Amino acid sequence: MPVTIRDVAKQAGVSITTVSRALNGYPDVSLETKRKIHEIAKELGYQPSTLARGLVMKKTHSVGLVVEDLSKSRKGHHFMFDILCGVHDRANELGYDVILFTVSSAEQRETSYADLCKARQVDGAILMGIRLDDIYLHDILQSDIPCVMLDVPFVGSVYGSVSSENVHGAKSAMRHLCKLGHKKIGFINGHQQAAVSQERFEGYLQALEEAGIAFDARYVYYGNFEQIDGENGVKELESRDPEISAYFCASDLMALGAVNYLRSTGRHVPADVSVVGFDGIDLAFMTYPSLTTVVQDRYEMGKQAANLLVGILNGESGKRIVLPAYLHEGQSTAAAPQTIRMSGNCM
Amino acid sequence: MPVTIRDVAKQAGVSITTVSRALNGYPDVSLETKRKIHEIAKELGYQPSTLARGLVMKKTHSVGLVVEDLSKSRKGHHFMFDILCGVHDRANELGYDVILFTVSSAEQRETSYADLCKARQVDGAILMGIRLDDIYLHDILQSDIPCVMLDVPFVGSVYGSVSSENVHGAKSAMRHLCKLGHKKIGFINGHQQAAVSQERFEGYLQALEEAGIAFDARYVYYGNFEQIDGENGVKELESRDPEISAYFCASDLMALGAVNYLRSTGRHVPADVSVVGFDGIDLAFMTYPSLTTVVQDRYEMGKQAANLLVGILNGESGKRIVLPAYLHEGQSTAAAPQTIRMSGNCM
DNA sequence: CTGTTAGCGCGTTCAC
DNA sequence: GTGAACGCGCTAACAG
Repeated sequence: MPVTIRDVAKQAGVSITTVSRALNGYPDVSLETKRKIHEIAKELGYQPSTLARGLVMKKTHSVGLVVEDLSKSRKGHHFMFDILCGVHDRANELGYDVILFTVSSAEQRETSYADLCKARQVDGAILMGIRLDDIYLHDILQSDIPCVMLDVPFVGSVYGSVSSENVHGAKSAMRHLCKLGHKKIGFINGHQQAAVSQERFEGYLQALEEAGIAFDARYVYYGNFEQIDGENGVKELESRDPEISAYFCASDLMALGAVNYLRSTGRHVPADVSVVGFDGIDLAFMTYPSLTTVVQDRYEMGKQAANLLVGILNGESGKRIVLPAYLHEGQSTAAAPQTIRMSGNCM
Repeated sequence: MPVTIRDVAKQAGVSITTVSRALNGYPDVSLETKRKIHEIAKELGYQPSTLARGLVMKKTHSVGLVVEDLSKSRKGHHFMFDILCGVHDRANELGYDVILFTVSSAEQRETSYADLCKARQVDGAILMGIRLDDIYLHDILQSDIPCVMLDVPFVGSVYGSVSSENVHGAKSAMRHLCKLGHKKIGFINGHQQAAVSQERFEGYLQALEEAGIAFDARYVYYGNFEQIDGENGVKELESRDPEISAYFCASDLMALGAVNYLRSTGRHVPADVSVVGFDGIDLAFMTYPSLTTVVQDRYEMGKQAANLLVGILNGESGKRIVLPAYLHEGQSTAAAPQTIRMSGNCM
C-alpha cells in the first residue's frame, strides 16, 4: 500500500489531474495549490510509480545493459566492470536507470536480447562482450530497439557503436617493437569472432608492412583473451619458431600469461623476450615487470555509450564513436637481443 | 507499437482473458485453444509487458542493487564487481532482474535508497558498500522494503545480511604472524564506519590476547581500504615505532600499498617485514611476492545475498548469513627477523 | 486554473 | 470453457 497520487489529491482536496500537473511542473496550476501539493507530497513521501508512468508514457527511462556471460567476465577483470560503471554513471546523470541483462552463453538462449528488452520495456540497450557470430545480435539490430554496441562497429539509424582505436593501437605497439629491432614478432590475438581481434590484426599487418617485414601466418595465434591463452600462445608460437623475440598480445591478461610462462621457463623479460599487452588494466601497472601496453579508457567508453544511446533516444541518429588508445611503455619491452649471444666468455 | 495481449487475442479469435489464462498456464483452457494461442503468441513475438503486469500484480520481479559510490569502487577492484556478478546470477536464476542504483556519496543525496526503490517498485533491495553512518541506511530499514545488506550485520523480519567471518579471518591472520614470532604487529584497518573494520579489529584483539601481547593503540591505523592508505599506514605506524616487524592490513589493496612502500624504501618483504592482507582479490596472487591474505568468496556472498532476499520475498524471515574466510599463505610473510641484526660483518 | 473522462496492458473477479 | 467488466497508478485530451 504505497502512497499514490490519489492519496495526495485527497489530502490536498484537489483532483489527481491537478496533482499530476503540479508535480510535473506544468505552468497552468496556481502557485498556491502547487505549493500545497508539493508540500503534501513530500510529507506523505509520495513517489510516482514509474510503472504506471511508463505504461502510459511508453517510456520507462531505463536502459538495458546486456552482457554476454557476465560472471565469466569476472576473470577478464574489471574490463566489463569499468565499462559498466561508465554506462551507469552517465545514464544516471541523464535520468536513466540501468537494468542488467545477461545471457549465460549456453543457458538462457531461449530468450533473445530483444525479448528481454521488450518485456522490461527499456527505452534502449547497450551491448557489450557480444560475439560477431552471436545468433541474437542480428535479432536486436533488426528490431527497432535503439541500441549501442561496444566493440562491434555497426551503425544504423537507431543504433551505434563505441570502440577504441584498435588498428592504431595495435600499430603503435608493433611499431614500438619494430623500432626496438625485433624482426620475429609473435601475435597472440583474441578469438576471431571479436571485432577488436580483426581490427588489431589489421594494425599488426600495417605495422609489419611499414617495417618491411613479410607477414607469416605461423606467427599468429588465436586465444580467448584470458591468461591461460597467453601461455598457450607462447608455447605454440615458439614451437613454430624458437627465435621469436617479442610477443604482441591482444589483451593484458594474455600478456601476463605470456610473461609468467616465459619467466617460469627461464627467459628474462624484457632482456630475452619482449611482451606487449593491450587494454591497460590496473594490473598491468602493478606487476613486475610492469607491462608495456596499449591503454584504452574503458570507463570513458561506457560513458560515451550511455551518452550516445540517450542521444539516439532523443532523435539523433546512430553513429560510430572511436576513442583514443595509446601506447604506454612499461618494463616488459627492450631492444631485441643479438642473434649471436655473447655467452660463455664472461667468467 | 509493441504487440500486446489484445493482438494475440484478436488473431486467435478469443478474448484477452483466455489468452492470459492460456499463457499463464491455467488449467481451465481447452488444449486446442491453448495450443493455438501459444503458437500465435510465438509467431507474433508477443512479450507480456512487465510494466502492466507489475502494476496489477504489485510485484515487478526485480530487485535493486544499491551501491554507494559505484564508480569510485572501481579502484577497489573487483570487490564490488564479484558481488554484483553473484547477485545478478542468482537473482536471474530465481527469475528476478537487477536494477542498479548508485548514490554518489555527495551528489544525489536528495533521494534516499528507499525512494529509489519505491519509484521503481522493486520487490526488494541488496545494499553494498554502505557506511554505518549513512544517513539513509536507517531510512530503508525503517521502510518495509525487504532488503539484504552486505557486510552490515543487521537483522529484522524483512531484512537480513551476508558477511564473511571477519573476526575469525582476522584472528587467523594474526595468529599466523604471532606464530612466526612477530611481537610488534601494526594493524592497518579500514575506516571505522565499516562493520568489517570493527569485526576485524575484534579478531585482532582476540589474537593478541591469545598470544599474550598487550594491546597498544599506537599500533593501529585507520585507512580507507585503498592502496595509498597502506603506504600512509606504514609511514605513520613506523614513525610511532620503527621496530614493527609485521603489518596486518584490512584489505589487499592496502597490503599491496604497504608492500610497495616498504620495498621502495629498501626493506625486503618478507625477510625484513611481513605483510598480511584481507580479501583475496586476484591481484593478490599475481604479484611478487604474492600476498598472504584472508580469502573471502565475494561471488558467493553475492549469490547468498540474492538467495536470501528472494527467500524473504517468499515469506521467510530475515537472518544473518556468515560465510567462511580462510587464511591463504603467500610469500609476503616469514619469521620475524632477529632483533639483533647480523649486519656489518659479512663482507 | 481545474475537474472529468479515457485509456496505457494486464490479471482477476464474476457471470454465462 | 470462455468473455465482459473492473482496476492497478498515472498522463493526456477535452471540457468548463
